[in-house]
Amino acid sequence: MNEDRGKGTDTARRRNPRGQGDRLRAEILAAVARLLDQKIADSALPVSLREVAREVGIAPQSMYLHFADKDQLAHAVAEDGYQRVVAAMREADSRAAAGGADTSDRLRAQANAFCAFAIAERGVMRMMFGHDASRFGEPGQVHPARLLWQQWVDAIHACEKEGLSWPDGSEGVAMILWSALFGRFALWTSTFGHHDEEELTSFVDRIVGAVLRDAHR
Amino acid sequence: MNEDRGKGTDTARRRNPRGQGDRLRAEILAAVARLLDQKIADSALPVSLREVAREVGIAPQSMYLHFADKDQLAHAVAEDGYQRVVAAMREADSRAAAGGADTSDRLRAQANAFCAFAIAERGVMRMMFGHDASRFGEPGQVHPARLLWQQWVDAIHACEKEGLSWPDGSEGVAMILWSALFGRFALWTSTFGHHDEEELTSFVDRIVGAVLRDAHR
DNA sequence: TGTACATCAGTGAACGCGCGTTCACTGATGTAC
DNA sequence: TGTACATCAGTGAACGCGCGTTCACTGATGTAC
Repeated sequence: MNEDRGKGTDTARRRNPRGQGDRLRAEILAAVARLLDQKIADSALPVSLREVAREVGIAPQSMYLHFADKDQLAHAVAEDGYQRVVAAMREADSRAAAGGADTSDRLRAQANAFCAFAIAERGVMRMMFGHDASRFGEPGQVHPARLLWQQWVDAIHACEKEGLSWPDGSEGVAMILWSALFGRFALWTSTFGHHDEEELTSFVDRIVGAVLRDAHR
Repeated sequence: MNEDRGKGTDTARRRNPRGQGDRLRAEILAAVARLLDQKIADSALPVSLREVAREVGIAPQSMYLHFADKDQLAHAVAEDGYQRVVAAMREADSRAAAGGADTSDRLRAQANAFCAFAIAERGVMRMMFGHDASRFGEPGQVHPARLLWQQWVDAIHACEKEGLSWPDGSEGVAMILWSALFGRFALWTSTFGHHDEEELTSFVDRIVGAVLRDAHR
């Protein structure tokens, strides 16, 4: 008996009639889709602890000196990523401010910093947004992704203080900006494999331009 | 001897001095980041063949009747997804056109169809954009992601034929639209776990509105 | 200044498991004569 | 109309492997006296 069989939704699978063998192909694709829907909340760290240990040059057990299990490692990678991207954006903002930039240039500077981080840290970036962030919501502490969200909203608020205003409201436009930047990054890493950095950075200029055009004084 | 050790970049790792044990934690996080950068082009089907077989109710080996290996299964899932989302957008477009809608309403209908597909097929959607699409470029056949891209560009072109025009050009605005929609979907599935569908669909209205506002006659 | 001891960073060896894949096989069904 | 045969959908049994994790241990280093 093959113990792997028969746990699916069908209780007594009937073999397909002759010439209809291709039906199984469609059934398989549908099953994958169902499973992928369930898997969305998973840890999803696509490297093994042992690979990481090999890369660092330590024994696999030494991972447990710092992370209780694989899940916590994934969590830590994502959390670290959020903190670093927010720090990069803040630094870009401060530097632009120190150079006498106005708020829209400071917004642009932060968007560019986000983009630069995304290019430099593609892998971590994917983890950050591929990871089930709902588990970040431990009582008392701030969800790291919220920090990033707040950073965008603050940047828009700063523009509003200088007299700009948007039809969709500040949170609406912050979400458009964030979504477009992250979406472009995701499409850039996956869909078109040539990884031309110029393409990403020029997109940043266009989207920030479009967002600013959408504001009125 | 532990065979898992010592394959990393460091050739002779020295144990950290006393009280500096936390350094290893940072080293581990950096190693994960490096590995994730390399892993980006991977098959990345986060379910096993055996899981799929169980779900379908067949023996694991029966997978090989339809897919040469796990990679080809992942490829087929993504390809099937691209074809279905494009079909859904085309159908929405035709239906809107049959109802007498103008091109901007037809654009909106297609954006909504994309969004509805993304909600209904979250898992496949992730596969589609998480999958290394560069391998789709087999000689002679059209890359499925290109079909989707063409669909967006065509929708914008149709608007231009009715007199609209955009500062960023038709491809520029198509990319903004596609990126924003996909980015919002990705953020929706991962970052904020409550999965409120209303939030996604209202975003579609806002982004299409913003894009149309950006056009002039 | 010397030494016994506690601490701490990290390893050795092993576990049970699910995985992807291979090869030989089965048995129902349509087809040729 | 009956039967031998080829085809085809799918299984049985097994393989070697890397994985996550556990437990007992080591040996260098800082500290108390």
